[in-house]
Amino acid sequence: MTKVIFKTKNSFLSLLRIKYTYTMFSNSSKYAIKAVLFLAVNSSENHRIMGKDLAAPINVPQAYLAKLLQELSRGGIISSKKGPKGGFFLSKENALHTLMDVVNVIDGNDKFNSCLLSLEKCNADKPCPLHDLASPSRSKFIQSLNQNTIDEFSTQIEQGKVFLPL
Amino acid sequence: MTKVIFKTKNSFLSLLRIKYTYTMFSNSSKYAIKAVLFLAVNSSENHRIMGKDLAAPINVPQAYLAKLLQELSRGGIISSKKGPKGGFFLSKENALHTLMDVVNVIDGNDKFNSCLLSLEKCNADKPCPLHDLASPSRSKFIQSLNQNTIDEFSTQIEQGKVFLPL
DNA sequence: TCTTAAATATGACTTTTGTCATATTTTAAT
DNA sequence: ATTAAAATATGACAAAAGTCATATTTAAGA
Repeated sequence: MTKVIFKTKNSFLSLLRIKYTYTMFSNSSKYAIKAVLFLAVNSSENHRIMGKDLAAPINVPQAYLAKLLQELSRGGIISSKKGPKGGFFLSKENALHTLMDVVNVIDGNDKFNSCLLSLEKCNADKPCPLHDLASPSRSKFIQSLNQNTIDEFSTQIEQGKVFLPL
Repeated sequence: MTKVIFKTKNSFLSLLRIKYTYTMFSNSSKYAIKAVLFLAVNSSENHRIMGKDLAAPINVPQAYLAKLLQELSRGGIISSKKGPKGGFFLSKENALHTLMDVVNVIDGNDKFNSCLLSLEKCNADKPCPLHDLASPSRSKFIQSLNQNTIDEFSTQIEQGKVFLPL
């Protein structure tokens, strides 16, 4: 009895990709955030970046990234220009979006809930057993996602306070 | 042109279930945690609870819960007795497990990573743009998952510091 | 010992997420 | 005008997560 270990090319390649970890973002959202941040610091209206040149530096499978870029573009989060010399870039207006806008476009709205067990009745007055372990800081985090603009992040990167290698 | 809205019984029922939210736990893990906590305060070696009596109070689809209980039992997180008067319960030893043990049994090990973008090279010295937004408190949270025992949680519940309605 | 009530094992199926490929459209440059 | 280089649209397919059902095993109690 021989055992089939890799049924397809896909399941083999998947070993090379990033591990699934629980970070409250979907993989798609993580990929999209990385792409947007990279474009924020490296592109502009007249310095566009092609999809295939974006994939490597941010470590995202190129074909998948292409699809995400299209969704982001349709959603108004990034800009693009077709044809030769075309590519993707972030306009000033694009950079005013928040990270929450990014994940909303990619995964849909209202995916964040303050309670870690997704309990409707959980709140500071009647906290669930996990509440105090994380919810206060979690709320604060969700708030930052809603408030900090891409532009603010890219300033932080340019000031060397945080780092890109993605 | 009529539009098919509900193709199957399942997709209809799914509207009644809990909404998918990004909480760094899978739905299965949330269900399992709720079950374990409920058993911790409501069961004992000689007060066993049947699967079907557990589903309602913790708000989990009964057939799905049955499967989770079996995994937890196999994984040594909860105890069970077959046959009439049988059911599930938490022994003293069971209650010494941590919540991390619960999710490890349900979803597998090593699902938690401190970086929100799952970047390997991200750390306090070279933080990614999201790092300071959440990672420090996130690390602390992951640590609690690893340290606090079920027993400690159930004490907190009994002392009225946190609440169960799940 | 028989019956019945419980967990257990197993697996079919659905939905969601992740991945890849290809044909089409747009546009710059010749 | 034609060509070539880019994004865009579309959809097929794979893997993971979630859901449900049913046959089997175990044990209590009559």
